[in-house]
Amino acid sequence: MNQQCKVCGEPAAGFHFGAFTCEGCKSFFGRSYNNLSSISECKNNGECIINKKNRTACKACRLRKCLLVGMSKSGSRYGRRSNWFKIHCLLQEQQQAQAAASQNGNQKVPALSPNSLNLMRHPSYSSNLFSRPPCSKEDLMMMRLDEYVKHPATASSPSISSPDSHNSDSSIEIGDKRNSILNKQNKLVPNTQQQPLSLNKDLFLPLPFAGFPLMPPPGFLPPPTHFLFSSYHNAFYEQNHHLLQHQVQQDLLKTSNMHLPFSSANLTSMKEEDDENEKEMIKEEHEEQMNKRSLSAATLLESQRKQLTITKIPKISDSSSLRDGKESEDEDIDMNENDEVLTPPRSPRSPRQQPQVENNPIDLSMKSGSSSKSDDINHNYFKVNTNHKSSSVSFLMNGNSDSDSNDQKTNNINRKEKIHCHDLKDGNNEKHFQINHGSVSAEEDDGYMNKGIFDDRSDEDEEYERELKRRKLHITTPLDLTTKV
Amino acid sequence: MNQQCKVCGEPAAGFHFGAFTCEGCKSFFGRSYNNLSSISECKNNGECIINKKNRTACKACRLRKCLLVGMSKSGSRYGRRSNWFKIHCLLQEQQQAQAAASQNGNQKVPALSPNSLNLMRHPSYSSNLFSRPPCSKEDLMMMRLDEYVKHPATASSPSISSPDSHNSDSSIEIGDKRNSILNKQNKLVPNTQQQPLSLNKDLFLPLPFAGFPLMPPPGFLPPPTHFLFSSYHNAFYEQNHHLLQHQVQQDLLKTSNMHLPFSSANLTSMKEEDDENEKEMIKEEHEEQMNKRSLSAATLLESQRKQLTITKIPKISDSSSLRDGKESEDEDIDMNENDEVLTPPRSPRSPRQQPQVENNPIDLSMKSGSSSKSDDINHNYFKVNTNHKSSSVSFLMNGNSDSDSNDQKTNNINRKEKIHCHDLKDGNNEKHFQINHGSVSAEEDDGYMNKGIFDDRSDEDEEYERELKRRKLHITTPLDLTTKV
DNA sequence: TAATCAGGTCACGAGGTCAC
DNA sequence: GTGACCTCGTGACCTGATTA
Ligand SMILES: [Zn+2]
Ligand SMILES: [Zn+2]
Ligand SMILES: [Zn+2]
Ligand SMILES: [Zn+2]
Repeated sequence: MNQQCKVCGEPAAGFHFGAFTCEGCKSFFGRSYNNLSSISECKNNGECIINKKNRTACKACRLRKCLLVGMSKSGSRYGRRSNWFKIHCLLQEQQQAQAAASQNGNQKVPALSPNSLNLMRHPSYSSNLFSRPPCSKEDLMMMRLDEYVKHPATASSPSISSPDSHNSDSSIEIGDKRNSILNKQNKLVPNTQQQPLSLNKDLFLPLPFAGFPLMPPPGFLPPPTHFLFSSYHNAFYEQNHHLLQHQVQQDLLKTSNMHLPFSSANLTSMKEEDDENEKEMIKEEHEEQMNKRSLSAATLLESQRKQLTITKIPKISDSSSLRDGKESEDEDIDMNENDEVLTPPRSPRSPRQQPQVENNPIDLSMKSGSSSKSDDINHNYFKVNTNHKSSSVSFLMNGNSDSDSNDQKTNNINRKEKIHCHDLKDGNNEKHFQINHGSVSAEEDDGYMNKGIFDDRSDEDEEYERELKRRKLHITTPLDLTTKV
Repeated sequence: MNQQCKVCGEPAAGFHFGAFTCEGCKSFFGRSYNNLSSISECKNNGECIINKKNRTACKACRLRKCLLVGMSKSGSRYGRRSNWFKIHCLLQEQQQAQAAASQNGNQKVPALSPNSLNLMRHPSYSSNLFSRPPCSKEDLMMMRLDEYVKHPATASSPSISSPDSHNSDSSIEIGDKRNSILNKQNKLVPNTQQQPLSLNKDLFLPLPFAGFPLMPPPGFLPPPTHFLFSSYHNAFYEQNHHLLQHQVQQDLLKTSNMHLPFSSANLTSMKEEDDENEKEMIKEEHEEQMNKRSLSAATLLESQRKQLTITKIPKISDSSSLRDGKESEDEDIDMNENDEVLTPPRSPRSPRQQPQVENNPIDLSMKSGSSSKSDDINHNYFKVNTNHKSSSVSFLMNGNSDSDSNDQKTNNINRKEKIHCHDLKDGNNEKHFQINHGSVSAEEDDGYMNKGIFDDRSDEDEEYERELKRRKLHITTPLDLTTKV
């Protein structure tokens, strides 16, 4: 994995306290979280843009950035990461690379097939990001974030990190004021609100998990087997929330297997739709956060624990239903129904044509199976470390590479095998990932559900928020990265 | 470490603001950086040569020298230095010592074997020096430096300090233009472009990290185990980028052990090839930086964790192949294949003929293993602090000693062990460094990437440059030492 | 067994101090 | 103003705990 620190942009040492961070930011957060008194107020009106070079200049802004990207003491996770998580990261990297490549105006960015993105959108993410009630530290942060959102300049919020992200991500954390500034200063930061999604949209997702508020870190992703891949991708999060949730829910109900429909065609269409609603989403995000609940997450979790998987994703014809009814969204998720029960509340984008989920599992153990149909055929290669019957993906966190090639990443894997993950095009004859062991899925399910993400907020968390406020560390952290993956 | 102050030549107290400096120059820079008004204009046309005796005579020239050697408030680095950095320093010292010894016309200078240098060249370094866009303070400085170059009188500028001071290194930092100038003025500075590498090349590396622009500080190196050593060397950075990366990648793929091929013969050949492309490289370095990734680092990390080590470094016969194909290199890495899979994206040089990786690891934990073949056999001793399974190198910055004996240095290390790092000469029977734990490699990978070195220029930096200009402190600082190692 | 991370350790260096 | 010395925040590295 070539993840970068979400706080300062330096190569990440791992996933710490809920976000990919470098050793420095990890230690800083660990030290500072419980010692706010040591953090002096920002001398720059709290608008410092954190990067690797200046990260030590303003502790207040550094800590704010940490919180903004979702770091939390309560979100830590131990132990080896699941293959899904790793795969997700790989895919994410691919996506980013391709997005960067496609920035030139090329529509072919299929590293992550559009279909998969559409189908895979993870409900828990969107719900966590937007549905959590504003009662804890994160909520407070969120509220502040909303303020930023209200300003057009906000477009460059962290969630929309620039492709170069090394530089831009640091800037992302700031509110609209800062964002506007950043935009001016940093050309790399795309203006989310004003640019059409399409390829440009990809630019928003260059950094894995960058732009947190909008795109939670992979660690929180759910992982119903097949889902994991696509769900972890930024594209999914940002644009396919509704789809993902909807899909996932239905799948869970059916307890059927899912495919990764990697067709770029669908993706493209989805993006366009998203573009239309881009601004609207931004406006609504705050409200969404307030209202979103983890009900869907809990439901998903349960189904996952039952070894489920993802089945088809029904098409959602009524966009209005998805976006409307903020109030109802919080509680109205009905897991029992296949339909739009899982639709994320207030999702700005309405899913339109849902690809049909198929029963072609993705075989991580190198098995090839039939795939689903897709418009485009793009082959994505993943290297998977296969040990005996179980396949594992080696997850290396070596900050060095900004590598564009996925291949390089795969090299890190032991006993790697090449897996073909391509857009679903050839119907049933294509290769695909397939997960054969249930143990992983079981584990993943827990992560997937992440229901506890926000439910577990402790009094300490809330108190911590208050303390942060007292210390003028107005941080808006949308996500609670506490969840394990 | 027997580093000397890059500004005045006095024994260095440490790495301050991006350069090895004494306490005095550190404090001076710290005081002066934010108080330019206190610095009066040079009365000697800005041509003062700074040394430990006259460093207080002209503040303007002292500050210029500071900037010239890469000092920057934004380039400061915190925290402990990585083992790789330390090792690099040790190797560098050896190399210098040997180079000095070999100056007598003896081809045997194997402190740092030529091969290792060729193979290890670090991409990030060169790219940093030359590829950075002229938009920041450093850029301005660079431009000014050029002006100096055009004037013969300028030769005596600090950057081109006299032979007695270790100043020569400071001069190195500049781009090709500057280098050419330096070459003319300073006999110690070899002309990379025009001279064959061979022994002369060694002269370029006399001071550790000296001549930054050309040879970035070790801190910035990546550190896949095996690589680390060689990669930190100046020679490597300057001329073996392509080789290093390519080599490393392959090694990782094979998960085989690596050697440090310290053969001067190979180095020589490599240098010649490099010379041909020197200018081109410089031009391309910028692009390289942008594209280089840690894929190889990740791979290395993994291999390291598996106890890997350095194998041999194959010779590269085709220089053209190494430098050509920038574009293709970026994306065409195939991890599945042992060949050029690991080639760093956009690496200016395309690896073509991959040397065969060998199983002679370098044992940092004092293990001795077989080494690769090399022409010369020189034993370099490093003391490594070994805790349990992990090994650490103690990095002592005691400006006092010019001690020639490595033993003194090693004494400072806790639980230190002596490691033999000698030129790869005896084939498989030589001693070598070997890294057994993966933790280190992971950390190092981050340092390796360090792509952000120049990316983070802040507005303040640029403003500072302007102020410097206003005050006629025409300093050209090519490197941004902010990066960590 | 291997991978991964929270925490702890302590090498380092930016800043500050103060005798010169 | 200088620079030896000190303080303490930083972050590279290690270790044990946790999960795959
Ligand atoms: Zn960081
Ligand atoms: Zn600040
Ligand atoms: Zn000095
Ligand atoms: Zn002067």
